[in-house]
Amino acid sequence: MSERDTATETIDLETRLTQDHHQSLKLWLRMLSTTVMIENEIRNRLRAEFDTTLPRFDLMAQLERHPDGLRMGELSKRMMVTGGNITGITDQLEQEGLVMRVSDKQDRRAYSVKLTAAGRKTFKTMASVHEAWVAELLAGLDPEQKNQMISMLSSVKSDLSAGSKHNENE
Amino acid sequence: MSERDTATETIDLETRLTQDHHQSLKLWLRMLSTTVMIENEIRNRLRAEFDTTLPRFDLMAQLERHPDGLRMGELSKRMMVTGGNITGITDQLEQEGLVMRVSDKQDRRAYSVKLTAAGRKTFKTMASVHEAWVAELLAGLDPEQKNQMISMLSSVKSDLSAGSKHNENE
DNA sequence: TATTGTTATACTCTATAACTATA
DNA sequence: TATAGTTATAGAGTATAACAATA
Repeated sequence: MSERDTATETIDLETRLTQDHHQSLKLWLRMLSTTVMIENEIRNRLRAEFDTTLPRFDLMAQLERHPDGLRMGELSKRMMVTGGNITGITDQLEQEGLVMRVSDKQDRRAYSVKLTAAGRKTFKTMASVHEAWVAELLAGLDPEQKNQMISMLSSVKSDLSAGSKHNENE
Repeated sequence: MSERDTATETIDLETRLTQDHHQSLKLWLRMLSTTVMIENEIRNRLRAEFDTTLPRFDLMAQLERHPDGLRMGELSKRMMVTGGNITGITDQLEQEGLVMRVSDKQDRRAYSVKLTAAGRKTFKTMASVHEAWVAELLAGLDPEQKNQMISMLSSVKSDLSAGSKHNENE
């Protein structure tokens, strides 16, 4: 153990807590501002290039990953928004012929939402351009750094999900 | 150079680009969902504990860092929103006695917005609780990882600012 | 003329709660 | 009764553009 480590362990708990708090705050502010900047950029480009919005794009992306369709409730969970919003976005996309509601044969209250052929085609175009934008905006990191960030963000996320269970006790 | 490196260099450019695109997309989706989850949590807690909102908290945080006050235009830049919004938030906070508009002696069109004594006191309470929340939500990372993320996010951000200059050519 | 801040307005995204129709 | 989805509504949070006062 080096002298420096010994010195580090000498500082009292309160000081270490304060330092950790400051560091966490700094990280959070940087996460937030970076994400907002990228999000705004992508939002503007989606509007300008494809006349669409982030939630609409997101819903189609969910469906593309699930060719058998997703029920409204599943979309709601995955997109982290309440049901009414899913109805609204689905209505728009259905009107434009990009998605369709297919009634569930087992449960007549439920639908599966699927991409139409036109929706798949439209989404494919948008997705490849979108992916290139994201790669461009994250070009400041090399592949190794990206892997590191992906895994670090995972531990933050899993912590958050664990935390929400904790709230049930309140 | 190891065999593995040689193999890596053997794959063609297109494949490597595709891999990078996928990885970037994965990272971006994780950044976005993690940030949204934390943001929602903080938003809810600010509402529940202090009956305030994120933009209001953010404006006060900006002022706390600048005791001499900030002009409306500076707040607008720092908070990445347009001027009209700053007017609205400032109006609310001024009405509650938390901030004040001080007219600029050099330029009679302009104000400096400052925290009042009450605003400083209120903010101090909120900020320390807020900081503890953030530390709690980011507890999944150790200090070394936090430092890494902070520096990686810096390179992303500086890249983004450079990119916006590029847009002037369009 | 250009700039600082304000006003008025509208749009996107969201949550909530009451509702319908099934289960 | 409970659940799947819809409807209606309200409220953040935002941008845009026309405006007044001043530079």
